[in-house]
Amino acid sequence: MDNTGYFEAIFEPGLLREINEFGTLKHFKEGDIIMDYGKYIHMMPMVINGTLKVLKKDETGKEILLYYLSSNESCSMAYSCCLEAKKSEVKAIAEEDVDLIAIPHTKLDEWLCKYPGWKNYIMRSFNLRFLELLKSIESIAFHKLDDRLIAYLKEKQRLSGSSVIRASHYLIADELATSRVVISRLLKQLENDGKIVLYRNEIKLLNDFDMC
Amino acid sequence: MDNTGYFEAIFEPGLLREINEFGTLKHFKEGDIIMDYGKYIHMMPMVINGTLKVLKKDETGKEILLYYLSSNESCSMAYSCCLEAKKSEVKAIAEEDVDLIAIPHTKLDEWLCKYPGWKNYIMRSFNLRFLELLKSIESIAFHKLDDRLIAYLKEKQRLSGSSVIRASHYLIADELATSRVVISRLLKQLENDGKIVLYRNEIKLLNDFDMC
DNA sequence: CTGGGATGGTTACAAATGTTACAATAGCGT
DNA sequence: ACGCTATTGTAACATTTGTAACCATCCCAG
Repeated sequence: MDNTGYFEAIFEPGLLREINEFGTLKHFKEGDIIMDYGKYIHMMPMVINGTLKVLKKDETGKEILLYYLSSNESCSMAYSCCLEAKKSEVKAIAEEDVDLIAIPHTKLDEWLCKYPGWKNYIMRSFNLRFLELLKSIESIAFHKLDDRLIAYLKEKQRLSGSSVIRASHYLIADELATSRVVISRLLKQLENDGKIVLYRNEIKLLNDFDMC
Repeated sequence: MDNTGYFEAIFEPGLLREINEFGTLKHFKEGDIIMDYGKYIHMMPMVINGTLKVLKKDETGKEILLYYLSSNESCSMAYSCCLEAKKSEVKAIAEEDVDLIAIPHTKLDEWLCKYPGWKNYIMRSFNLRFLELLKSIESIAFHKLDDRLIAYLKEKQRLSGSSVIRASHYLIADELATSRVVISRLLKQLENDGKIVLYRNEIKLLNDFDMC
């Protein structure tokens, strides 16, 4: 492990040792499925490097993006699930290449009392996940698609650090739970307004885009 | 306290004693605001009797119903918030008269390690809250208003145990984050289909309604 | 009993989103 | 080069939802 600076700052030495001993370092390539619907959850992921996205689908298979997880974050939904050996309600996919440490469920519980640093980390994670879900609900319930699309592009820009978004209209439509034609239409509108430029599988955000 | 049977079954005697000692029994009348946006949270509610609803609003003040909390449930969003002295992102209103025990934030943390029964209760609560939020997202993202309205009425029926829903069209519109005219329209459609009967401030669900 | 607010019915219309269909083109593997 | 598939553009249309306006009725407070 190399990028554990953040964790070293907030975790006790003993906890770091145990994470090294009992955690499993895993690597996923872009597009890999890290967790799937209906699978049993027996570990909690702590993201070291990269970004993964968490999705939810309805009965018909239509999916919607819930939120992203990136460096130093972890999915506390997995936590509360695997304490009760539940099946997953969500799917997680590597947005970019991802390194994560998988913590076995037996240790989750044990460390909670043993290491205050762990407890704080977990509680902060719960809180962050709730806030993300609330943000997601706010976006879906109160904002029109054009606003949601703009927010989506900004989030992609933030996560990748680049103003060039690599994604097909089809993928975007999926993650916003709408249809491709609708996204193409809105993107074309943004292009006509001089906010973005469209290429095949690429969207370049112009300076004007920030003002959206 | 009278209706503590559920808690007596899952909590340790010592924990029950401490809840008695440090918890504050509070009563709210229907419509009372239990928690409001932007207020600091310094206690976690455990519902003893009655039902409360949890709402979220957008910038313009429009609100949407997130979920209900009823007997024996507690709001773990409050938990994770008050450990970090955060302001509330949500509002809670008594749907019916509510008795709850307010646990001060200092004890939340302490009991977590001291009483496994408490830890399990809290973790199950986290999990339930996540599932409720996911259900909420699924409903908003994937279902049309008519389906959401039907689900809303069924939930009200389940919670009140009665097939007569007391609510104005205006209130329903608010909680589903739409307008009164739209709800009136959909309700009238349901009435024409022989699923419900409309009265002033009342909606009677007929037998056929179950088949929706 | 009465005026005014709350509630609900209804219409007409606007805006947003979904759907279907079809064409054009880029890029990929053989 | 060729054919295939994925991607994007676009038009036409349907459906869903939002908005504004107006009226009728109910009910409570004074």
